[in-house]
Amino acid sequence: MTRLEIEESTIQIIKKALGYLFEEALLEEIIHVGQMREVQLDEVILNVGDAMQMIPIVLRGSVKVSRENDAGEELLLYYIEEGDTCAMSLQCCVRNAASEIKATSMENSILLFIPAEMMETWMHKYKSWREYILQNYHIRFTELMETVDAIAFMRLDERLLKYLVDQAKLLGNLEINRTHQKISEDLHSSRVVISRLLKQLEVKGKIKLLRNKIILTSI
DNA sequence: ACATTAAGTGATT
DNA sequence: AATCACTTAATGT
Repeated sequence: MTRLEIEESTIQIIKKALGYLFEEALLEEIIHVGQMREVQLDEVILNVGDAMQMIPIVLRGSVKVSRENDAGEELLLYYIEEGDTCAMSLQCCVRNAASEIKATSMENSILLFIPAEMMETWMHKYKSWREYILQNYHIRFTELMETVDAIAFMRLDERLLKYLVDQAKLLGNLEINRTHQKISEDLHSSRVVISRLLKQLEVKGKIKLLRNKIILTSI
């Protein structure tokens, strides 16, 4: 591929993911100023405490956002899908503060980084950008509420099943390639407990267990 | 064949 | 529901 062709495909990817969201002039600016980056499965994109200078937009794939304490223990907050952004980090961006969250890719994905200073400018300049940011705020907030509800009101076995179903929907695959250890980390539980609950779900016929893999019988 | 890592299990708190 | 301590099973070298 020549340089020009690569540039061409970059534009295609951006237009495909964001084209229906923004007007032409804004798209031009996005293409001009955005930095595209490919990330591998399970790559940590952003850590707690990292300086936020860029807003990431997911062009392809999906990203998991989690909270992490000093001991390195995690808790899954929500996912970001194609065309979406992590609105929570926008605040950090504007004030140039440190990140409160950790972001990890769920699959091989393509991200677009927008420099923080464009935020303000575009907020004033483009209605579509304002609406996009506001809408993303709302989506993230709603999902966060759902997570809070799950933690507060659901038993761990229900939460686990929800986790598996959510994951299957997100990745469009009934097979989940994840170890019990990793799942327990996402749900902030312990491996032994998750293994036992998964075993119960298998007995009930909801899932099938293999090494490094869980297969949902239905969604 | 051996080491490593994932998953299963009984007992205890 | 968590933790310990141990076993068993799968996989890589």
